[in-house]
Amino acid sequence: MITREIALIQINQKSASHDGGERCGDCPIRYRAVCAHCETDELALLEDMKFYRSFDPGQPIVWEGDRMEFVGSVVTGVAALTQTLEDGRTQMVGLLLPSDFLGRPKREIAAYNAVAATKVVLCCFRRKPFEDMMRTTPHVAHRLLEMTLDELDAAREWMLLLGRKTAREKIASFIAIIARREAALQKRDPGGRMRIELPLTREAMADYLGLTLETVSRQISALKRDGVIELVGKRAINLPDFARLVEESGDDSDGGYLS
Amino acid sequence: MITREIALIQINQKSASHDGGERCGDCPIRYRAVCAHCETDELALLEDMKFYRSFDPGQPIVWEGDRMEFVGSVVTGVAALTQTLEDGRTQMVGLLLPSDFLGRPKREIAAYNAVAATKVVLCCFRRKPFEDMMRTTPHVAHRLLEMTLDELDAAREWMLLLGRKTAREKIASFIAIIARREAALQKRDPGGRMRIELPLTREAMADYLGLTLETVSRQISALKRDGVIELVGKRAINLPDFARLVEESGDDSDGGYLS
DNA sequence: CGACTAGTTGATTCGTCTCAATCAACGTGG
DNA sequence: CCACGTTGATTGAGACGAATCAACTAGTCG
Repeated sequence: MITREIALIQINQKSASHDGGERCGDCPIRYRAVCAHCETDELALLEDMKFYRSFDPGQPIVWEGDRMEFVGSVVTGVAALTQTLEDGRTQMVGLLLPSDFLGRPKREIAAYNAVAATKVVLCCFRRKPFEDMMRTTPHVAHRLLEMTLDELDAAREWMLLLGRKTAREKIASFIAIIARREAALQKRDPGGRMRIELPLTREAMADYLGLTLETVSRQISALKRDGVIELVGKRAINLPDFARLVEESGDDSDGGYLS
Repeated sequence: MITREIALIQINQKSASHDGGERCGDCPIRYRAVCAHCETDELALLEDMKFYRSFDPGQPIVWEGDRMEFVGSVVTGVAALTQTLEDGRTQMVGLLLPSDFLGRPKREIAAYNAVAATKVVLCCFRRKPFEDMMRTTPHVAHRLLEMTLDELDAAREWMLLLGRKTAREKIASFIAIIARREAALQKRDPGGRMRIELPLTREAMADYLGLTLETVSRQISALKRDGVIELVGKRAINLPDFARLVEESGDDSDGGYLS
Protein backbone atom coordinates (compact mmCIF):
# COMPACT_ATOMS: atom_id res chain seq x y z
CA MET A 1 0.00 0.00 0.00
CA ILE A 2 2.84 2.36 0.87
CA THR A 3 4.91 1.43 -2.16
CA ARG A 4 1.93 1.86 -4.44
CA GLU A 5 1.43 5.43 -3.23
CA ILE A 6 5.07 6.32 -3.71
CA ALA A 7 4.88 5.03 -7.25
CA LEU A 8 1.84 7.18 -7.86
CA ILE A 9 3.61 10.29 -6.64
CA GLN A 10 6.57 9.73 -8.91
CA ILE A 11 4.45 9.06 -11.93
CA ASN A 12 2.35 12.13 -11.42
CA GLN A 13 4.97 14.60 -10.28
CA LYS A 14 5.67 15.55 -13.88
CA SER A 15 2.64 17.58 -14.90
CA ALA A 16 0.99 20.45 -13.04
CA SER A 17 -0.06 22.87 -15.70
CA HIS A 18 -0.43 26.59 -15.11
CA ASP A 19 -3.18 28.24 -17.07
CA GLY A 20 -3.99 31.83 -17.89
CA GLY A 21 -6.49 33.83 -15.84
CA GLU A 22 -10.18 33.68 -16.57
CA ARG A 23 -12.67 36.35 -15.43
CA CYS A 24 -14.18 35.92 -11.95
CA GLY A 25 -17.54 37.10 -13.25
CA ASP A 26 -17.89 33.95 -15.36
CA CYS A 27 -16.67 31.60 -12.64
CA PRO A 28 -18.95 28.64 -11.88
CA ILE A 29 -18.30 29.00 -8.14
CA ARG A 30 -18.57 32.80 -8.03
CA TYR A 31 -21.39 32.80 -5.46
CA ARG A 32 -20.39 29.81 -3.34
CA ALA A 33 -16.60 30.11 -2.79
CA VAL A 34 -14.65 32.39 -0.42
CA CYS A 35 -15.31 35.22 -2.85
CA ALA A 36 -19.09 34.81 -2.59
CA HIS A 37 -19.78 38.01 -0.64
CA CYS A 38 -17.24 40.16 -2.47
CA GLU A 39 -18.18 43.37 -4.28
CA THR A 40 -16.68 44.19 -7.67
CA ASP A 41 -13.78 46.17 -6.18
CA GLU A 42 -12.83 43.30 -3.86
CA LEU A 43 -13.17 40.91 -6.76
CA ALA A 44 -10.65 43.01 -8.66
CA LEU A 45 -8.18 42.57 -5.81
CA LEU A 46 -8.67 38.83 -5.94
CA GLU A 47 -8.22 38.78 -9.72
CA ASP A 48 -4.80 40.33 -9.18
CA MET A 49 -3.56 37.66 -6.81
CA LYS A 50 -5.05 34.59 -8.45
CA PHE A 51 -3.81 31.95 -10.86
CA TYR A 52 -5.13 28.57 -11.98
CA ARG A 53 -3.60 25.13 -11.67
CA SER A 54 -4.93 21.78 -12.91
CA PHE A 55 -4.26 18.31 -11.63
CA ASP A 56 -4.88 14.89 -13.13
CA PRO A 57 -6.67 12.12 -11.22
CA GLY A 58 -4.39 10.55 -8.61
CA GLN A 59 -1.96 13.45 -8.72
CA PRO A 60 -0.86 14.97 -5.39
CA ILE A 61 -1.67 18.64 -4.86
CA VAL A 62 0.31 19.18 -1.66
CA TRP A 63 2.03 16.88 0.81
CA GLU A 64 1.90 17.12 4.58
CA GLY A 65 4.87 19.13 5.75
CA ASP A 66 5.32 20.91 2.41
CA ARG A 67 5.54 24.65 2.28
CA MET A 68 2.38 25.92 0.54
CA GLU A 69 2.78 29.22 -1.25
CA PHE A 70 -0.91 29.55 -1.99
CA VAL A 71 -4.41 28.91 -0.72
CA GLY A 72 -7.32 28.41 -3.06
CA SER A 73 -10.68 27.08 -4.14
CA VAL A 74 -11.64 23.96 -6.02
CA VAL A 75 -13.30 25.20 -9.22
CA THR A 76 -14.08 21.83 -10.78
CA GLY A 77 -13.38 18.24 -9.78
CA VAL A 78 -12.89 16.51 -6.43
CA ALA A 79 -9.86 16.49 -4.14
CA ALA A 80 -9.23 14.43 -1.02
CA LEU A 81 -7.45 15.47 2.17
CA THR A 82 -5.81 12.52 3.90
CA GLN A 83 -3.85 11.81 7.05
CA THR A 84 -1.59 8.83 7.60
CA LEU A 85 -0.30 6.81 10.54
CA GLU A 86 3.39 5.97 10.47
CA ASP A 87 2.70 2.38 9.36
CA GLY A 88 0.75 3.57 6.33
CA ARG A 89 -2.87 3.32 7.46
CA THR A 90 -4.59 6.29 5.87
CA GLN A 91 -7.83 8.08 6.60
CA MET A 92 -9.47 10.67 4.41
CA VAL A 93 -10.31 13.71 6.54
CA GLY A 94 -11.76 16.04 3.91
CA LEU A 95 -13.48 15.73 0.55
CA LEU A 96 -13.14 18.98 -1.37
CA LEU A 97 -15.86 19.65 -3.93
CA PRO A 98 -16.24 22.65 -6.22
CA SER A 99 -16.19 25.90 -4.18
CA ASP A 100 -14.45 24.26 -1.19
CA PHE A 101 -11.36 25.96 0.18
CA LEU A 102 -7.88 24.43 0.39
CA GLY A 103 -5.23 25.64 2.83
CA ARG A 104 -5.32 27.74 5.95
CA PRO A 105 -4.46 31.42 6.19
CA LYS A 106 -1.43 32.01 8.45
CA ARG A 107 -0.26 28.42 8.07
CA GLU A 108 2.49 27.95 5.50
CA ILE A 109 3.14 24.27 6.19
CA ALA A 110 0.45 21.91 4.94
CA ALA A 111 -1.10 19.82 7.73
CA TYR A 112 -2.62 17.24 5.37
CA ASN A 113 -1.99 15.52 2.08
CA ALA A 114 -4.22 16.68 -0.73
CA VAL A 115 -4.73 14.45 -3.78
CA ALA A 116 -6.83 15.01 -6.88
CA ALA A 117 -9.50 12.29 -7.03
CA THR A 118 -10.71 13.39 -10.44
CA LYS A 119 -9.35 16.02 -12.79
CA VAL A 120 -9.18 19.16 -10.64
CA VAL A 121 -8.97 22.84 -11.47
CA LEU A 122 -7.82 25.00 -8.59
CA CYS A 123 -8.19 28.77 -8.31
CA CYS A 124 -5.09 29.68 -6.28
CA PHE A 125 -4.45 32.92 -4.40
CA ARG A 126 -0.92 33.97 -3.55
CA ARG A 127 -0.64 33.63 0.21
CA LYS A 128 0.63 37.04 1.26
CA PRO A 129 -1.86 39.26 -0.57
CA PHE A 130 -4.70 36.94 0.41
CA GLU A 131 -3.77 37.19 4.09
CA ASP A 132 -3.58 40.98 3.79
CA MET A 133 -7.04 40.99 2.31
CA MET A 134 -8.35 38.86 5.19
CA ARG A 135 -7.29 41.64 7.53
CA THR A 136 -8.40 44.64 5.51
CA THR A 137 -11.74 43.61 4.04
CA PRO A 138 -14.47 41.84 6.01
CA HIS A 139 -16.21 39.85 3.28
CA VAL A 140 -13.59 37.21 2.60
CA ALA A 141 -12.91 36.55 6.29
CA HIS A 142 -16.62 36.39 7.00
CA ARG A 143 -17.33 33.95 4.20
CA LEU A 144 -14.38 31.80 5.24
CA LEU A 145 -15.82 31.60 8.76
CA GLU A 146 -19.17 30.43 7.38
CA MET A 147 -17.47 27.83 5.21
CA THR A 148 -15.27 26.60 8.05
CA LEU A 149 -18.27 26.21 10.35
CA ASP A 150 -20.00 24.20 7.63
CA GLU A 151 -16.94 22.00 7.25
CA LEU A 152 -16.85 21.46 10.98
CA ASP A 153 -20.47 20.31 10.88
CA ALA A 154 -19.63 17.94 8.06
CA ALA A 155 -16.60 16.65 9.96
CA ARG A 156 -18.79 15.91 12.96
CA GLU A 157 -21.35 14.00 10.95
CA TRP A 158 -18.43 12.12 9.47
CA MET A 159 -17.16 11.31 12.98
CA LEU A 160 -20.52 9.75 13.81
CA LEU A 161 -20.19 7.64 10.68
CA LEU A 162 -16.63 6.54 11.45
CA GLY A 163 -17.21 5.82 15.11
CA ARG A 164 -20.61 4.18 15.16
CA LYS A 165 -21.89 3.01 11.78
CA THR A 166 -21.61 -0.49 10.32
CA ALA A 167 -19.88 -1.07 7.00
CA ARG A 168 -23.25 -1.32 5.24
CA GLU A 169 -24.48 1.91 6.82
CA LYS A 170 -21.24 3.65 5.91
CA ILE A 171 -21.62 2.75 2.25
CA ALA A 172 -25.28 3.75 2.20
CA SER A 173 -24.42 7.05 3.91
CA PHE A 174 -21.68 7.80 1.43
CA ILE A 175 -23.92 7.16 -1.56
CA ALA A 176 -26.63 9.31 0.05
CA ILE A 177 -24.17 12.16 0.56
CA ILE A 178 -23.11 12.04 -3.08
CA ALA A 179 -26.72 11.80 -4.20
CA ARG A 180 -27.75 14.83 -2.14
CA ARG A 181 -24.87 16.84 -3.58
CA GLU A 182 -25.78 15.80 -7.12
CA ALA A 183 -29.40 16.79 -6.46
CA ALA A 184 -28.36 20.14 -4.97
CA LEU A 185 -26.25 20.92 -8.03
CA GLN A 186 -29.24 20.23 -10.27
CA LYS A 187 -31.44 22.16 -7.83
CA ARG A 188 -33.91 19.40 -7.33
CA ASP A 189 -35.01 17.09 -4.52
CA PRO A 190 -33.13 13.83 -4.10
CA GLY A 191 -36.44 12.00 -4.01
CA GLY A 192 -37.39 8.83 -5.87
CA ARG A 193 -35.29 7.53 -8.73
CA MET A 194 -31.97 9.04 -9.69
CA ARG A 195 -28.59 8.32 -11.30
CA ILE A 196 -25.30 9.25 -9.68
CA GLU A 197 -21.63 9.09 -10.56
CA LEU A 198 -19.13 8.00 -7.88
CA PRO A 199 -16.16 10.39 -7.88
CA LEU A 200 -13.92 7.99 -5.94
CA THR A 201 -12.25 4.62 -6.52
CA ARG A 202 -13.08 1.76 -4.15
CA GLU A 203 -9.82 2.42 -2.34
CA ALA A 204 -10.58 6.13 -1.88
CA MET A 205 -14.05 5.24 -0.64
CA ALA A 206 -12.43 2.87 1.87
CA ASP A 207 -10.14 5.69 3.04
CA TYR A 208 -13.16 7.94 3.38
CA LEU A 209 -15.18 5.42 5.35
CA GLY A 210 -12.49 3.84 7.52
CA LEU A 211 -12.86 0.45 5.81
CA THR A 212 -10.80 -1.78 3.54
CA LEU A 213 -11.45 -1.70 -0.18
CA GLU A 214 -12.58 -5.34 -0.05
CA THR A 215 -15.27 -4.50 2.48
CA VAL A 216 -16.40 -1.56 0.36
CA SER A 217 -16.72 -3.85 -2.64
CA ARG A 218 -18.60 -6.50 -0.65
CA GLN A 219 -21.08 -4.04 0.81
CA ILE A 220 -21.75 -2.43 -2.53
CA SER A 221 -22.45 -5.90 -3.92
CA ALA A 222 -24.74 -6.59 -0.96
CA LEU A 223 -26.72 -3.37 -1.50
CA LYS A 224 -27.03 -4.31 -5.15
CA ARG A 225 -28.23 -7.84 -4.28
CA ASP A 226 -30.83 -6.33 -1.95
CA GLY A 227 -32.13 -3.97 -4.62
CA VAL A 228 -31.12 -0.78 -2.80
CA ILE A 229 -28.85 0.28 -5.65
CA GLU A 230 -28.21 -0.75 -9.26
CA LEU A 231 -24.69 -0.69 -10.67
CA VAL A 232 -24.02 0.83 -14.08
CA GLY A 233 -20.46 -0.12 -14.84
CA LYS A 234 -18.15 0.30 -11.84
CA ARG A 235 -18.55 3.98 -11.18
CA ALA A 236 -22.20 4.85 -11.76
CA ILE A 237 -25.24 3.93 -9.70
CA ASN A 238 -28.98 4.02 -10.23
CA LEU A 239 -31.06 4.67 -7.14
CA PRO A 240 -34.52 3.14 -7.52
CA ASP A 241 -35.64 4.69 -4.21
CA PHE A 242 -33.70 7.35 -2.35
CA ALA A 243 -35.73 6.95 0.84
CA ARG A 244 -34.81 3.26 0.99
CA LEU A 245 -31.13 4.20 0.78
CA VAL A 246 -31.50 6.66 3.65
CA GLU A 247 -33.12 3.95 5.76
CA GLU A 248 -30.04 1.81 5.20
CA SER A 249 -27.76 4.68 6.26
CA GLY A 250 -28.89 4.52 9.90
CA ASP A 251 -29.52 8.29 10.10
CA ASP A 252 -32.66 9.93 11.34
CA SER A 253 -34.98 10.12 8.36
CA ASP A 254 -34.85 13.90 7.95
CA GLY A 255 -31.25 14.99 8.49
CA GLY A 256 -32.37 18.47 7.49
CA TYR A 257 -30.28 21.35 8.81
CA LEU A 258 -31.35 24.91 9.43
CA SER A 259 -28.67 27.46 8.65
CA MET B 1 -28.34 2.50 26.87
CA ILE B 2 -31.23 4.62 25.61
CA THR B 3 -33.26 4.26 28.77
CA ARG B 4 -30.25 5.16 30.88
CA GLU B 5 -29.81 8.44 29.04
CA ILE B 6 -33.44 9.36 29.33
CA ALA B 7 -33.23 8.76 33.06
CA LEU B 8 -30.23 11.07 33.21
CA ILE B 9 -32.04 13.85 31.44
CA GLN B 10 -35.00 13.71 33.75
CA ILE B 11 -32.88 13.65 36.89
CA ASN B 12 -30.81 16.60 35.81
CA GLN B 13 -33.42 18.81 34.23
CA LYS B 14 -34.14 20.41 37.58
CA SER B 15 -31.18 22.70 38.29
CA ALA B 16 -29.43 25.21 36.03
CA SER B 17 -28.34 28.04 38.23
CA HIS B 18 -27.89 31.62 37.03
CA ASP B 19 -25.10 33.57 38.65
CA GLY B 20 -24.23 37.25 38.81
CA GLY B 21 -21.69 38.86 36.47
CA GLU B 22 -17.99 38.81 37.22
CA ARG B 23 -15.50 41.21 35.62
CA CYS B 24 -13.97 40.11 32.29
CA GLY B 25 -10.59 41.48 33.37
CA ASP B 26 -10.28 38.76 36.01
CA CYS B 27 -11.54 35.96 33.76
CA PRO B 28 -9.30 32.88 33.60
CA ILE B 29 -9.94 32.54 29.85
CA ARG B 30 -9.61 36.24 29.03
CA TYR B 31 -6.80 35.71 26.52
CA ARG B 32 -7.85 32.40 24.98
CA ALA B 33 -11.61 32.65 24.38
CA VAL B 34 -13.54 34.47 21.62
CA CYS B 35 -12.84 37.70 23.49
CA ALA B 36 -9.07 37.19 23.32
CA HIS B 37 -8.33 39.96 20.79
CA CYS B 38 -10.84 42.46 22.21
CA GLU B 39 -9.85 45.93 23.38
CA THR B 40 -11.34 47.40 26.55
CA ASP B 41 -14.23 49.08 24.71
CA GLU B 42 -15.20 45.86 22.96
CA LEU B 43 -14.92 44.04 26.26
CA ALA B 44 -17.40 46.50 27.73
CA LEU B 45 -19.88 45.58 24.99
CA LEU B 46 -19.44 41.90 25.81
CA GLU B 47 -19.89 42.57 29.54
CA ASP B 48 -23.29 44.05 28.71
CA MET B 49 -24.56 41.01 26.88
CA LYS B 50 -23.11 38.27 29.05
CA PHE B 51 -24.36 36.14 31.93
CA TYR B 52 -23.12 33.02 33.66
CA ARG B 53 -24.70 29.60 34.01
CA SER B 54 -23.42 26.53 35.85
CA PHE B 55 -24.14 22.88 35.24
CA ASP B 56 -23.56 19.79 37.34
CA PRO B 57 -21.80 16.68 36.00
CA GLY B 58 -24.11 14.69 33.73
CA GLN B 59 -26.51 17.59 33.28
CA PRO B 60 -27.59 18.48 29.72
CA ILE B 61 -26.73 21.98 28.52
CA VAL B 62 -28.69 21.94 25.28
CA TRP B 63 -30.43 19.24 23.27
CA GLU B 64 -30.30 18.75 19.52
CA GLY B 65 -33.26 20.55 17.98
CA ASP B 66 -33.68 22.94 20.93
CA ARG B 67 -33.84 26.67 20.37
CA MET B 68 -30.67 28.17 21.84
CA GLU B 69 -31.02 31.75 22.98
CA PHE B 70 -27.31 32.17 23.66
CA VAL B 71 -23.82 31.26 22.53
CA GLY B 72 -20.91 31.18 24.94
CA SER B 73 -17.58 30.01 26.26
CA VAL B 74 -16.67 27.27 28.69
CA VAL B 75 -15.00 29.08 31.61
CA THR B 76 -14.27 26.04 33.77
CA GLY B 77 -15.02 22.34 33.46
CA VAL B 78 -15.53 20.02 30.52
CA ALA B 79 -18.55 19.61 28.25
CA ALA B 80 -19.22 17.00 25.57
CA LEU B 81 -20.97 17.47 22.23
CA THR B 82 -22.66 14.28 21.08
CA GLN B 83 -24.64 13.00 18.13
CA THR B 84 -26.88 9.94 18.08
CA LEU B 85 -28.26 7.49 15.57
CA GLU B 86 -31.96 6.75 15.79
CA ASP B 87 -31.33 3.44 17.58
CA GLY B 88 -29.35 5.15 20.33
CA ARG B 89 -25.75 4.61 19.27
CA THR B 90 -23.91 7.70 20.46
CA GLN B 91 -20.72 9.36 19.26
CA MET B 92 -19.04 12.30 20.93
CA VAL B 93 -18.15 14.88 18.28
CA GLY B 94 -16.65 17.62 20.43
CA LEU B 95 -14.95 17.93 23.79
CA LEU B 96 -15.24 21.49 25.07
CA LEU B 97 -12.51 22.59 27.46
CA PRO B 98 -12.10 25.97 29.15
CA SER B 99 -12.09 28.78 26.54
CA ASP B 100 -13.86 26.63 23.91
CA PHE B 101 -16.92 28.07 22.25
CA LEU B 102 -20.43 26.59 22.30
CA GLY B 103 -23.05 27.37 19.67
CA ARG B 104 -22.93 28.84 16.21
CA PRO B 105 -23.76 32.42 15.27
CA LYS B 106 -26.77 32.61 12.96
CA ARG B 107 -28.00 29.16 14.00
CA GLU B 108 -30.75 29.22 16.58
CA ILE B 109 -31.45 25.51 16.60
CA ALA B 110 -28.80 23.39 18.28
CA ALA B 111 -27.28 20.79 15.94
CA TYR B 112 -25.80 18.66 18.74
CA ASN B 113 -26.45 17.60 22.30
CA ALA B 114 -24.19 19.24 24.85
CA VAL B 115 -23.72 17.62 28.25
CA ALA B 116 -21.61 18.71 31.20
CA ALA B 117 -18.98 16.02 31.86
CA THR B 118 -17.75 17.75 35.02
CA LYS B 119 -19.09 20.78 36.82
CA VAL B 120 -19.20 23.45 34.12
CA VAL B 121 -19.36 27.23 34.25
CA LEU B 122 -20.47 28.82 31.01
CA CYS B 123 -20.06 32.47 30.03
CA CYS B 124 -23.14 33.03 27.85
CA PHE B 125 -23.73 35.87 25.40
CA ARG B 126 -27.25 36.79 24.35
CA ARG B 127 -27.52 35.77 20.74
CA LYS B 128 -28.73 38.93 19.05
CA PRO B 129 -26.22 41.44 20.45
CA PHE B 130 -23.43 38.93 19.91
CA GLU B 131 -24.36 38.49 16.26
CA ASP B 132 -24.49 42.27 15.84
CA MET B 133 -21.02 42.52 17.30
CA MET B 134 -19.75 39.88 14.86
CA ARG B 135 -20.77 42.17 12.04
CA THR B 136 -19.62 45.49 13.46
CA THR B 137 -16.29 44.70 15.11
CA PRO B 138 -13.59 42.54 13.52
CA HIS B 139 -11.88 41.08 16.58
CA VAL B 140 -14.55 38.66 17.74
CA ALA B 141 -15.22 37.32 14.25
CA HIS B 142 -11.52 36.99 13.58
CA ARG B 143 -10.86 35.10 16.81
CA LEU B 144 -13.83 32.85 16.17
CA LEU B 145 -12.39 31.96 12.77
CA GLU B 146 -9.04 31.02 14.35
CA MET B 147 -10.78 28.89 16.95
CA THR B 148 -13.02 27.19 14.39
CA LEU B 149 -10.02 26.34 12.21
CA ASP B 150 -8.31 24.84 15.26
CA GLU B 151 -11.39 22.80 16.05
CA LEU B 152 -11.50 21.57 12.47
CA ASP B 153 -7.89 20.41 12.79
CA ALA B 154 -8.76 18.63 16.02
CA ALA B 155 -11.80 17.04 14.39
CA ARG B 156 -9.63 15.72 11.58
CA GLU B 157 -7.09 14.18 13.91
CA TRP B 158 -10.04 12.64 15.71
CA MET B 159 -11.34 11.21 12.41
CA LEU B 160 -8.00 9.47 11.89
CA LEU B 161 -8.36 7.99 15.36
CA LEU B 162 -11.94 6.82 14.79
CA GLY B 163 -11.36 5.41 11.34
CA ARG B 164 -7.98 3.75 11.61
CA LYS B 165 -6.72 3.19 15.14
CA THR B 166 -7.07 0.03 17.23
CA ALA B 167 -8.78 0.13 20.62
CA ARG B 168 -5.42 0.16 22.38
CA GLU B 169 -4.15 3.02 20.23
CA LYS B 170 -7.36 4.94 20.79
CA ILE B 171 -7.00 4.75 24.56
CA ALA B 172 -3.32 5.69 24.42
CA SER B 173 -4.14 8.61 22.11
CA PHE B 174 -6.87 9.86 24.41
CA ILE B 175 -4.64 9.77 27.47
CA ALA B 176 -1.90 11.54 25.50
CA ILE B 177 -4.34 14.27 24.45
CA ILE B 178 -5.39 14.85 28.04
CA ALA B 179 -1.77 14.79 29.20
CA ARG B 180 -0.72 17.35 26.60
CA ARG B 181 -3.57 19.64 27.63
CA GLU B 182 -2.67 19.28 31.31
CA ALA B 183 0.96 20.09 30.48
CA ALA B 184 -0.05 23.10 28.38
CA LEU B 185 -2.15 24.47 31.23
CA GLN B 186 0.82 24.20 33.56
CA LYS B 187 3.06 25.62 30.81
CA ARG B 188 5.52 22.76 30.85
CA ASP B 189 6.57 19.96 28.51
CA PRO B 190 4.65 16.69 28.72
CA GLY B 191 7.98 14.86 28.99
CA GLY B 192 8.90 12.09 31.44
CA ARG B 193 6.75 11.35 34.46
CA MET B 194 3.43 13.03 35.11
CA ARG B 195 0.05 12.68 36.82
CA ILE B 196 -3.24 13.33 35.04
CA GLU B 197 -6.89 13.38 35.95
CA LEU B 198 -9.42 11.83 33.53
CA PRO B 199 -12.35 14.22 33.08
CA LEU B 200 -14.64 11.54 31.61
CA THR B 201 -16.37 8.37 32.77
CA ARG B 202 -15.56 5.13 30.99
CA GLU B 203 -18.82 5.46 29.09
CA ALA B 204 -17.99 9.00 27.95
CA MET B 205 -14.53 7.85 26.90
CA ALA B 206 -16.19 5.08 24.90
CA ASP B 207 -18.42 7.65 23.20
CA TYR B 208 -15.38 9.77 22.46
CA LEU B 209 -13.39 6.88 20.99
CA GLY B 210 -16.10 4.95 19.15
CA LEU B 211 -15.80 1.94 21.47
CA THR B 212 -17.89 0.22 24.13
CA LEU B 213 -17.23 0.98 27.77
CA GLU B 214 -16.14 -2.64 28.33
CA THR B 215 -13.44 -2.33 25.69
CA VAL B 216 -12.28 0.94 27.23
CA SER B 217 -11.98 -0.76 30.61
CA ARG B 218 -10.12 -3.74 29.18
CA GLN B 219 -7.61 -1.64 27.27
CA ILE B 220 -6.93 0.58 30.26
CA SER B 221 -6.28 -2.59 32.25
CA ALA B 222 -3.99 -3.86 29.49
CA LEU B 223 -1.96 -0.63 29.39
CA LYS B 224 -1.65 -0.85 33.16
CA ARG B 225 -0.50 -4.49 32.97
CA ASP B 226 2.11 -3.49 30.40
CA GLY B 227 3.44 -0.70 32.58
CA VAL B 228 2.48 2.11 30.19
CA ILE B 229 0.23 3.73 32.79
CA GLU B 230 -0.42 3.40 36.53
CA LEU B 231 -3.95 3.76 37.89
CA VAL B 232 -4.58 5.92 40.95
CA GLY B 233 -8.16 5.16 41.90
CA LYS B 234 -10.42 5.02 38.83
CA ARG B 235 -10.04 8.50 37.50
CA ALA B 236 -6.38 9.45 37.89
CA ILE B 237 -3.34 8.11 36.06
CA ASN B 238 0.41 8.27 36.58
CA LEU B 239 2.50 8.29 33.43
CA PRO B 240 5.94 6.83 34.08
CA ASP B 241 7.07 7.70 30.55
CA PHE B 242 5.14 9.97 28.23
CA ALA B 243 7.18 8.95 25.17
CA ARG B 244 6.21 5.32 25.72
CA LEU B 245 2.54 6.32 25.75
CA VAL B 246 2.94 8.20 22.47
CA GLU B 247 4.52 5.10 20.89
CA GLU B 248 1.41 3.16 21.86
CA SER B 249 -0.82 5.80 20.27
CA GLY B 250 0.31 4.95 16.74
CA ASP B 251 0.97 8.60 15.80
CA ASP B 252 4.13 9.93 14.24
CA SER B 253 6.50 10.63 17.09
CA ASP B 254 6.36 14.43 16.81
CA GLY B 255 2.77 15.42 16.11
CA GLY B 256 3.98 19.00 16.37
CA TYR B 257 1.96 21.65 14.57
CA LEU B 258 3.10 25.01 13.34
CA SER B 259 0.50 27.73 13.63
C1' DC C 1 -28.99 -2.13 55.27
C1' DG C 2 -30.35 -2.33 50.40
C1' DA C 3 -30.34 0.18 46.10
C1' DC C 4 -27.76 2.26 42.78
C1' DT C 5 -23.70 3.73 40.02
C1' DA C 6 -19.14 3.15 37.99
C1' DG C 7 -16.06 0.00 36.80
C1' DT C 8 -13.86 -4.72 35.94
C1' DT C 9 -13.62 -9.21 34.01
C1' DG C 10 -15.14 -13.49 31.51
C1' DA C 11 -17.33 -16.28 27.70
C1' DT C 12 -19.07 -16.12 23.35
C1' DT C 13 -20.57 -14.11 19.01
C1' DC C 14 -20.12 -11.43 15.07
C1' DG C 15 -18.24 -8.18 11.77
C1' DT C 16 -14.50 -6.70 9.47
C1' DC C 17 -9.67 -7.41 8.16
C1' DT C 18 -6.15 -10.13 5.99
C1' DC C 19 -4.44 -12.87 2.58
C1' DA C 20 -5.27 -14.69 -1.78
C1' DA C 21 -7.25 -15.95 -6.19
C1' DT C 22 -9.69 -14.31 -10.03
C1' DC C 23 -11.63 -11.18 -13.57
C1' DA C 24 -12.36 -7.40 -16.89
C1' DA C 25 -10.60 -3.34 -19.08
C1' DC C 26 -6.77 -1.06 -20.87
C1' DG C 27 -2.27 0.05 -22.78
C1' DT C 28 2.21 -1.32 -24.57
C1' DG C 29 5.86 -3.26 -27.13
C1' DG C 30 7.51 -7.08 -29.81
C1' DC D 1 -2.40 -8.31 -33.52
C1' DC D 2 -1.58 -10.77 -29.48
C1' DA D 3 0.94 -11.85 -25.09
C1' DC D 4 2.02 -9.28 -21.06
C1' DG D 5 1.74 -6.29 -17.28
C1' DT D 6 -1.03 -3.04 -14.81
C1' DT D 7 -5.00 -1.21 -12.50
C1' DG D 8 -9.54 -1.41 -10.35
C1' DA D 9 -12.71 -4.38 -8.76
C1' DT D 10 -14.96 -8.74 -7.05
C1' DT D 11 -15.13 -12.83 -4.31
C1' DG D 12 -13.69 -16.52 -0.96
C1' DA D 13 -11.61 -18.67 3.37
C1' DG D 14 -9.90 -18.02 7.69
C1' DA D 15 -8.09 -15.12 11.55
C1' DC D 16 -8.71 -11.67 14.79
C1' DG D 17 -10.47 -7.75 17.34
C1' DA D 18 -14.15 -5.61 19.36
C1' DA D 19 -19.12 -6.05 20.58
C1' DT D 20 -22.42 -8.36 23.25
C1' DC D 21 -24.27 -10.61 27.14
C1' DA D 22 -23.51 -11.50 31.75
C1' DA D 23 -21.63 -11.90 36.39
C1' DC D 24 -19.35 -9.58 39.88
C1' DT D 25 -16.88 -5.82 42.96
C1' DA D 26 -16.35 -1.47 45.28
C1' DG D 27 -18.02 2.83 46.57
C1' DT D 28 -21.89 6.01 47.68
C1' DC D 29 -26.24 7.59 49.14
C1' DG D 30 -30.66 7.52 51.42
